[in-house]
Amino acid sequence: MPKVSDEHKEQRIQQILLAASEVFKSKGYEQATLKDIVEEAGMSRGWIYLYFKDKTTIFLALIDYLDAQLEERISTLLKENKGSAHGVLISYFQETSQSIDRLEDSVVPAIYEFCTTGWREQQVRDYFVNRYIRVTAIFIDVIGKGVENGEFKPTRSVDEIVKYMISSLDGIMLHSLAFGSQQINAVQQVNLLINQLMEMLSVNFLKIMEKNS
Amino acid sequence: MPKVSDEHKEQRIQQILLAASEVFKSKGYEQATLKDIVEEAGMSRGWIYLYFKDKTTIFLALIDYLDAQLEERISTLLKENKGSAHGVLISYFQETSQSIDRLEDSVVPAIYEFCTTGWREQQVRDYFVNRYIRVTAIFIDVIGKGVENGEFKPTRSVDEIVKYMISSLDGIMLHSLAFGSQQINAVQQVNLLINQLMEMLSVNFLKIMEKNS
DNA sequence: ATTGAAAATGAACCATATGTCATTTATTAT
DNA sequence: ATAATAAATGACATATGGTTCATTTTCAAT
Repeated sequence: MPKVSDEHKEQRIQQILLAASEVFKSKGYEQATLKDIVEEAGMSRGWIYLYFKDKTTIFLALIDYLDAQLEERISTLLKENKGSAHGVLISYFQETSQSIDRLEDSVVPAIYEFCTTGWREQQVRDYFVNRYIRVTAIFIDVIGKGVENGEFKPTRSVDEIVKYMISSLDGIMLHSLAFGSQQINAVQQVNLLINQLMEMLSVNFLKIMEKNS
Repeated sequence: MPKVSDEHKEQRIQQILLAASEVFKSKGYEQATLKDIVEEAGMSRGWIYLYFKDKTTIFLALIDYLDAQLEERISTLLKENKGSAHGVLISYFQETSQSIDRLEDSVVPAIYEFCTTGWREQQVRDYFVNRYIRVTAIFIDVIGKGVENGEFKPTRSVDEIVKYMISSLDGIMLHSLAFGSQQINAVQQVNLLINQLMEMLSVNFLKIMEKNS
C-alpha cells in the first residue's frame, strides 16, 4: 500500500525544481547548496535525498525542463510565422537580444557556470554532448525547412552555420555576463551576427515577401 | 633590519603564481583551494596569507601576468610580420586555432570559470571591465595600424568589429570546452570567423602582396 | 658568534556543507 | 478505528576549507 500517488511524487519533483531554479538564479551553480534548495522549498535537510541524488542531478533535470521549453517555443514560432524559417530566426534573435539585459536574473549564468566547472566530469561531458546535438538539431531543422521552401540557399553546410551561430551567440552572452551588456554593446553584436547569418544563408527576400503577402 | 630583499619577496610571489597556475590548470578555479596551492608550492598552511589575501587576489595577479604575455606576443607578431596587421591577425588566429585542442591543459578553463562564478562580486566586475578595455585596445590598435597603412578599409567601426571578434572567439572556446573541439568542429568555426572578419575589414590584398614583396 | 626582527611553520579553531539514519508524521487499506 | 507503511524530519557524524596565532627558523647587521 503506497502512501502517495505518482502524481504527488511528480508534484514534489516540480516543487524541488522550482525551488532549485530560484536558488540557481540568485546564487549561481557553485554557490548554491542543497541546503539552500531545501530551505527555499521550505523542507527539511535529509528530505531531498529521497528524490535527487545530488546537486548535479537536480541541475540536469532543470536544464532538461528548460530545453523542452525552447523546443516548444521554436515550434510555436514556426506556427506564428506560418512556417517561415526566416521569420522564426528573426523572432528568436529578437527575443534573445531582449533577454540579454535580463540575463542576470535568469538561470543562464548558472548554466554557463555549470559548463565551465563541470566539464571535467564524464557524466557532465556526456550529458552536454547529448544536449549539444539536441539543440543544434532544433536549429538545423528550422533552417532545413527554410532551404526546402526556398527561403534560403546556404553557401555552406547548414550544420556549420548553426554551430557557428550558437557559438557566437553564447560568446556574446558570456561577455554580457562578464563585462556587461552595455560595455560590449550586445545588441549591436547580435545584429551583426544576424547579418552574418543571413549572408551565409543567402536569404531570398523576394520569396519571403511573396510568402508574407 | 628586514630579513630578506625585495627581490626575494618577488621570487616568492612568482613561486606562488607558478604553483597557483599549476593548480588552476588541473583543478579549475572553484575546486582549487588555498590548501592545494600551498601544497603545490611545498609550503605550510598559513604561510600564503603573508603574500596574498585570498584566492581571488592570486587569480587576478595570474591573469595580469598572462595578459602581459598576450600583449608581448602581439607586439612580437607585429615585428615578425613587418608591421602587417593582416599578418598579425592571421598568425594570431592560427595560434589560437591550434591552442584550442590543448585548452584543457591551460588556465583558460579556470578563467571562464572565474568569469561565470565571479561576476556577482563588484571587485571582480570592476577588474573584468578594465581587462576588457585593455584587451580590446590591443586588437583595436593592431587593426588601426592596418587601416593606416591601407591594408584594411573596414565597413563598420573597428570597435564593433573587435568586440564581435573576441565574443565569437570566446564562444568557440567555451563550446570547445563544454562539448569538445571535435564535436563543434572548432577549427572550421575559427576559419569561418576569420572569413567574416576579413570581409568586414575589406582586406586590400593587393596592398598586402606588395608589402610582402 | 650573537642578536633581533622578519619569515615561515603547522596545530588548532571556526565555519559550513554533505549525507545518514533513527524517529516522527501522515495517509491509505482494512 | 487501527494497522501498516511510505514520507518527512532534523540531529548528528563526517569532512573539508579558511583563518589565526603562538612558536620556530632563518638571515643580516653588529
